[in-house]
Amino acid sequence: MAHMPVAERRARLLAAAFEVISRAGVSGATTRAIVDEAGMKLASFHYAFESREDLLVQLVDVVVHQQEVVLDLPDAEPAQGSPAAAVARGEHSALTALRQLLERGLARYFDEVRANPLRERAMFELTQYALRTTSMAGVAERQYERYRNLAVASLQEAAMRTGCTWRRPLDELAADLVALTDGITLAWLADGDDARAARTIAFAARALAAEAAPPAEAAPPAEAAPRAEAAPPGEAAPPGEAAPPTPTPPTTTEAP
Amino acid sequence: MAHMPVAERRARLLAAAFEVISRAGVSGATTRAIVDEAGMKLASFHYAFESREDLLVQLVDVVVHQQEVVLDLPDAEPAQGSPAAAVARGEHSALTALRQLLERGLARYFDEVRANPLRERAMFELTQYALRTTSMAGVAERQYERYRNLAVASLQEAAMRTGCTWRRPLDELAADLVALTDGITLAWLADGDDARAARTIAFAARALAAEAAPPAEAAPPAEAAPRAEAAPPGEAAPPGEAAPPTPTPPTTTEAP
DNA sequence: GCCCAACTGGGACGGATGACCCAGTCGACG
DNA sequence: CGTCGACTGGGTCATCCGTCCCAGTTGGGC
Repeated sequence: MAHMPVAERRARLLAAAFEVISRAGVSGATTRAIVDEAGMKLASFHYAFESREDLLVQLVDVVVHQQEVVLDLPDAEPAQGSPAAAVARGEHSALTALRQLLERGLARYFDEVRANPLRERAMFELTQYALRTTSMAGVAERQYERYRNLAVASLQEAAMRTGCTWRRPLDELAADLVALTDGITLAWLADGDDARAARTIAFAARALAAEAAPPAEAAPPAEAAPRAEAAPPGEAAPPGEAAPPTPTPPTTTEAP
Repeated sequence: MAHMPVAERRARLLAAAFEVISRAGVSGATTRAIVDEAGMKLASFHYAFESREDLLVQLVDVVVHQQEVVLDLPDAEPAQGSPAAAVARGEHSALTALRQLLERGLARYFDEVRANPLRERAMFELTQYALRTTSMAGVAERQYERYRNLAVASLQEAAMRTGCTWRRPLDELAADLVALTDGITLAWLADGDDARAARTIAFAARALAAEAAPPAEAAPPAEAAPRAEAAPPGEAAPPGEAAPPTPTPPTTTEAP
């Protein structure tokens, strides 16, 4: 193996380690397997890292910060195809637009999961490893905090694009969204049922959209919407409260 | 170690293995650690099981069938305290009662998780181990099928108790419920935030209850259920949406 | 009570693993 | 163009792993 600065060697080893973990799990990611994957010699490992656990700690850090999205909203479409445009034309309510946008975003996130299931599995496994390793205390917590932060940004943008406002604090909704994506991902990893995942995604989009309020009348799609912040839905705010999605559907009661 | 029939030895080793896995993970559950936990000698292990993997396979089977609930509904209260009774008195809509019942059930499930987090972690880890082990193909799939079956039973009972009906096939809702509990559990294992979990549980209960329909009228007491009944058409009706949570909106599910 | 099969105990083995060491080699800088 | 320090390669070590073996021991059916 040619010479190379330590930094790059470290980066290559981290990438190789993630690759091995994807394939064989954390327990299969031995020092030898990692250097083999990276095409290096064993001694290079302990030149770049103090120990195997040292690498694992840094790997979790890197990998968590590589996670880009929890909800992958499509690019804003300023043209007539956008949900906002449809709302403007009165074809949908803003809440419907929000729900559709969320569903699109979840579906796009899920497409990434489906395209690379090994990666997701490795992420879960690293989280559990972090939970069990005392020297990594707090890593899993920060990991989920980051997920929530990503979710906050996406939810905020989705609301802005459709002119809706969230009726609960954003970080609470972010936790709900993260729980949903985690659950959907986990179930799909176990059973591989695409159709079921799609249905759960639709459910998740409905559930989240139900936590939003439509634009307050004539207000242009800007800020300054009356947040129901003071009173988070304590007892009397099931979906039937403000006006959200409770209009009685066409009574097509489906038999179990 | 005294004599004992093989069956009991196997059972004790399985219990010890789960204990060790809870504490040290699957990779920490070495044959020596397991027999040590069980207070046996190493040779007894291979007398009772063909190999370590043999034990692991059987352990997943046992443990999955020990899982009793995904949603732990409180015992039915025939007296005046029950949600159904409140509905009968017209204090709540049946949907509110359903939501409360679901939230109670989720909270009770979560109490068990909180009381024994190591158990849950071990379950997740076993699932992932099964996913990666070719000789355990299908095990994870059956595991989630069982979870869904448990969820179906609970959802059915919750609807029956409150007189509501589910507007989507039960097994779809079961998948949604399982995803939610998984997500809630996973997040709590990572951050240990009880309050956040409680809020997400409330959200989950709302989301699920939104998939139900109240009893088809015939309710003797005054109406309290849906507010937007047969909406007078032609009017502004800002929140009026075509059919918000209609079962399987066919045009909104496609992927990019 | 006897006897045989079911069971136990202790040890052993080949292989893998994390960690390490030191003699060499390469390349950037002067 | 030489040199010195950063980097590499191969070998080594103690430990732990799953598995196996075989000599003993136990207990229940006759």
